[in-house]
Amino acid sequence: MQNRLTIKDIARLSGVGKSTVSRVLNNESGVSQHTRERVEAVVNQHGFSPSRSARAMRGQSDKVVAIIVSRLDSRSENLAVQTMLPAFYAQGYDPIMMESQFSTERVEEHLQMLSRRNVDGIVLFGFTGVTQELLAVWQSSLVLLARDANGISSVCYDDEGAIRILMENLYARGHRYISFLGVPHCDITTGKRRHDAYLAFCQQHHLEPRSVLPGLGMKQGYEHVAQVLSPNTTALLCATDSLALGASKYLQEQRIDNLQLASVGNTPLITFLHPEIITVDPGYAQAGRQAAAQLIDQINDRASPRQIVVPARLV
Amino acid sequence: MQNRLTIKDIARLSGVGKSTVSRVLNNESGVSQHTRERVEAVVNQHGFSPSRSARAMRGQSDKVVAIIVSRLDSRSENLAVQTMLPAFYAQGYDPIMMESQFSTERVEEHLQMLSRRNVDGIVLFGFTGVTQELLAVWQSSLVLLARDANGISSVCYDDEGAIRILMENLYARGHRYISFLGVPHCDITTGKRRHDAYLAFCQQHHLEPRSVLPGLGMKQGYEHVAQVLSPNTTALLCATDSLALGASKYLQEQRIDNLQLASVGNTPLITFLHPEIITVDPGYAQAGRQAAAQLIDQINDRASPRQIVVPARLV
DNA sequence: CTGTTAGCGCATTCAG
DNA sequence: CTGAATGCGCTAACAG
Repeated sequence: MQNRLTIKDIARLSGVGKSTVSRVLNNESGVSQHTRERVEAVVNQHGFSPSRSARAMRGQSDKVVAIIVSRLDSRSENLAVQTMLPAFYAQGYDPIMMESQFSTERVEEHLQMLSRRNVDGIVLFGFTGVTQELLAVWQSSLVLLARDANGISSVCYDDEGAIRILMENLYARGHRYISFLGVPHCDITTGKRRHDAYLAFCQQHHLEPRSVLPGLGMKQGYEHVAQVLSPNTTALLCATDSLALGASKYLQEQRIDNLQLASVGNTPLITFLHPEIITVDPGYAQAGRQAAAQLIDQINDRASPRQIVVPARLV
Repeated sequence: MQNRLTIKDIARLSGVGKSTVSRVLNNESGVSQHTRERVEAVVNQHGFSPSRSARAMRGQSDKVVAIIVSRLDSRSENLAVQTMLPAFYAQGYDPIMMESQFSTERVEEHLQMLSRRNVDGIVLFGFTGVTQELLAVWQSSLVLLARDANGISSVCYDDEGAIRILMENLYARGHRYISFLGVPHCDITTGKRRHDAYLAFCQQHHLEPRSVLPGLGMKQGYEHVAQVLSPNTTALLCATDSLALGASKYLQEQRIDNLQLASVGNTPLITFLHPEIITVDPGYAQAGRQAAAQLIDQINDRASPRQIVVPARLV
């Protein structure tokens, strides 16, 4: 990259002082309409844009945020990141990506590196093991996704709501023997909350609950569905799309095709493979948007940490 | 973020001049062992790290690269990015992410933004429509993935090799009626090259080719497999995992289970759903590593643009 | 070998 | 309303 123009050049070219150019660039008041227009003309004409680094050094903020996903190939996180990126770019923030791979040590390493790098903020996709003391330092410049923690911002999915919607739907369709395939309770959100919501609905409607909580992989779904199937089971509710995928493989192999599937996830894959499945969209896209917005607000001191829950929606 | 230490503080704390600290930080020669150690001690003790922005301003390089994926939820690209990230971080580069969504206009926008931001380099996942004139300006600081273009660096997959390996394998297993499900030729690599390799093998072994090239989505696979199935077909070769996924859905619905499936992709999903499938790993992981390495070498003028092909491997 | 000096491009006083 | 001067943290060129 060759010699870029500087604010000084623009000043010379438009016959004003450097500071005037600076004022125009930052939309500051105190510049006559006439001068402003002339400077803007020169700026546009040369496609000038001020040096990030110089600005950062002066300011404090390098306008860089980090997004720490658990895994790059997580469908749900992809959907959230997809809406997050444009939101950050629109505000002039460069998002750098990191992968935690569900390891708290990795998160710690990344956080440390980010603190050195002086990033403005962080969006962290939470998982079991990510505790608030780990994040305490970042409190004011971090948004946790899919998990909540005391004192720090978070954007969570409405686990109870998602399950309730699905159960109501299944119930309305006449199903009375609905089994549940879920995730262990050590996973608070996807595990405990969704399972509890299932149990609550069953109790409220005098249904006999029947559930197993093997984990969140396809494989677990495949290997453990059998345990919740009884002769009178008519519907199967899965806590995640991955579980549903695994379960569906088993069902197909066993030629069981009279079971109504339902799951929370709404990822494109499951919808393609099973158009007849009933799914709830936890609101990944909205969560991404909100997380970005909240983080930016916090960075600019326009908001304090707060817990956000995005609504689930039947599709 | 509170007041961070500066190089000046470290200088004062260790009783030397600023430039000496700078020399130590940059591992420059011309510093006595004794002084170096003392400075390093102070640096470590305070966990000091120099300001990126200040460095960038002085040096030109902000040590930032961009990764432009086509879609965040592309399995293959995920696998490549997964190895790329650590490679960049290891060399002190911050990778910022962008999504092209297969739109050349988006690529153009992003490229323009990146030129303003003065990034050091770019990894771009290519697709049909990405031409060399678009990239010409970046020539020396761009690595194209999965596609090649004149004069610019690229890391490609061995499309011919991948197909040949699979065909040889199928042939060796006794299959003589092998159908092909592929992608239109307007997609040079995944489309034309793979199809041509299939045709070449057929001709060479006097097999009757039978193929259809609907596209690269699951849906296309699902809707068009039927066209290549004849009573004597014993094997089906798919140009991508997505196609295989779509095809397999159709096969399952039609209760056709005497067909040997093969595909190039090796994504975890297909292997889970169809353990019996024969797949070739195009080398996504290695491609990511290589792309990062090549880009870094180019940035540091340790390499000129070159075309790399990663080998395919039967799994 | 080491300290001093002078900018890099910008935002921010401070005078006009 | 506007321009000149100052310094952010760092590296490079220059003296000791």
